[in-house]
Amino acid sequence: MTEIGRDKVLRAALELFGRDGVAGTTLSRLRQASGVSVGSFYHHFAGKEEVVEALFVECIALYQSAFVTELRRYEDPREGVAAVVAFHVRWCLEHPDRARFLFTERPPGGSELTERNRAFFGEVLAWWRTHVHHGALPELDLVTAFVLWLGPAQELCRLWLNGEIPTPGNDQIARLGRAAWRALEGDQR
Amino acid sequence: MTEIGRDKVLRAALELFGRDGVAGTTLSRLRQASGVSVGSFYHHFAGKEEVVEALFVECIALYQSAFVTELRRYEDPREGVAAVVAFHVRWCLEHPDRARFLFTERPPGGSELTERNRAFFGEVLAWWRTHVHHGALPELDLVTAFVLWLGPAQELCRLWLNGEIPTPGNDQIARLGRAAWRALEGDQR
DNA sequence: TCGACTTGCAGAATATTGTTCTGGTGGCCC
DNA sequence: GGGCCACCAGAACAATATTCTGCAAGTCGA
Repeated sequence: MTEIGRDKVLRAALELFGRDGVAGTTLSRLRQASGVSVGSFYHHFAGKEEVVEALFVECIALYQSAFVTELRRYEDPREGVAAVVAFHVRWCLEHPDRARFLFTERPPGGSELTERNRAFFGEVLAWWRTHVHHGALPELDLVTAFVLWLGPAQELCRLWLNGEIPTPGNDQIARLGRAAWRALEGDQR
Repeated sequence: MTEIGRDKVLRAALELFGRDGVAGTTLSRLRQASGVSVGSFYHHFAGKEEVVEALFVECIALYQSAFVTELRRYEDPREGVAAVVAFHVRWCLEHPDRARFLFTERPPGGSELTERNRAFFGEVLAWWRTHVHHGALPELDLVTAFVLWLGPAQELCRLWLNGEIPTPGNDQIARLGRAAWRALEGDQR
C-alpha cells in the first residue's frame, strides 16, 4: 500500500485545481507542486484526465458519506430537510477547495462515479420514502425533490465559490432550510 | 463592421464548446470548423480564453435580455415568478449549446461580464421592489431571493445538460414554478 | 495618384504542454 | 543468484498554443 507518490499528486491537485481550475493547471506545475517525476506520474495515472476523475471520486465520496451521516441523524423530516441544507452550505464553506472542484468543474464520466451516485441516491431515497410512507413528505419524483431541496443551497454555494457573493451567514442558511421545507411539503403529485 | 472571420469563429466555438467543452476543444479543430487561419484567429482574439469570454458575453446577453422581456410581461408577482422559472428551463431546452456553455463551464472573469450582470440584476431588482412595495413579495436580500427563485430550475437544467436525467416535462416545470412561489412568499426578513 | 496606414488574412517558426519510451533502482519470492 | 514487479527518473517525442513575418486590399489625406 505504498501509494505515496499517487497521494502526493492528489493532494497537490486538490489545491491547484481548486485555485486555478483544471484547465489552468499545467502538468509540470502539478508535478512540481507534488515533487513527482514525469515517469512516476504516468506510472500512477494514465493522464491528466485520470487525476481529475480520481480526485472527483475522492471528493464526492467524502461529501456523500458526510451527507448520509448527517441525514441519518434526523427522525423528523422537517428537521432533516433543513439540516441537510445547512450541511451542504457548511461543507462548502469548510472545504472550499474540494467544493470548488466538485461543483464548478464539469464532472467526468467515469463508471465508478455513476456507481457511487446510484448508491448515494439509494440511501437518500430510502430516508425519503420512510417519511412519504408516514405521510409527512410528498411523493415527488426523486429528481424534482432533489432540486427543490438542494438547488438553492447549491446555487448559493456556486456563487460564493466563484467569488461573486460574500460568505453566506447563518440566518441566510437557516432561511434556505425553511424555504426548502415549504417548497417540498406543499406539493402533491 | 467586417467581422466575418470573428463571427465564424464564434459560431463554431458555440457548437464545439457546447459539445466537447472548452477543455476538449483544440484550437486547430476550432480553426478547422470555422475555416480560419492561424493568423486570422490571432488577429481577432488574444487566445482561446478570449473566445470563451466573448462567447460567454454573447450568450449571457441573449439569455438576460429574453429573461427581462419575459419578466416585464407580468404584473402579478405570483405569475411572474412561475413564468420566469418556466422561461429558464425552456430557454435551456431550446438553446442547449448556449446553455451548456453558460451553465456548465467555469465563468470567465472579464469586466464586461460583471457590468452586464450588474445591469441585469438592477432590472430584476426593480421588478421585485415594486411588488415588495405592494406587500406581495418579502424583502429578502437579492441573493437569497434569486437562489430560492431559480436555484432548483438551474440545478435541474444542469443535470439535464450533463445528460444525467431525462428531459424535464411540463408538469415538472410547473411544479418548480409553484414551489418557487411558496419558497419565496413564506419568509419575512 | 501617390504612399503611409490600417484591417484582415496566410502560414512558417517557435514555445509550451502532454505523453511515450527506455532504463534504473530496490525489494521480494523461488 | 535471477526473475519479477512496483516505483521512479528523465530524455525523447507528439500535440497544442502562440508569435512572427509578410502580403493583399482598402482608405484617407496631400
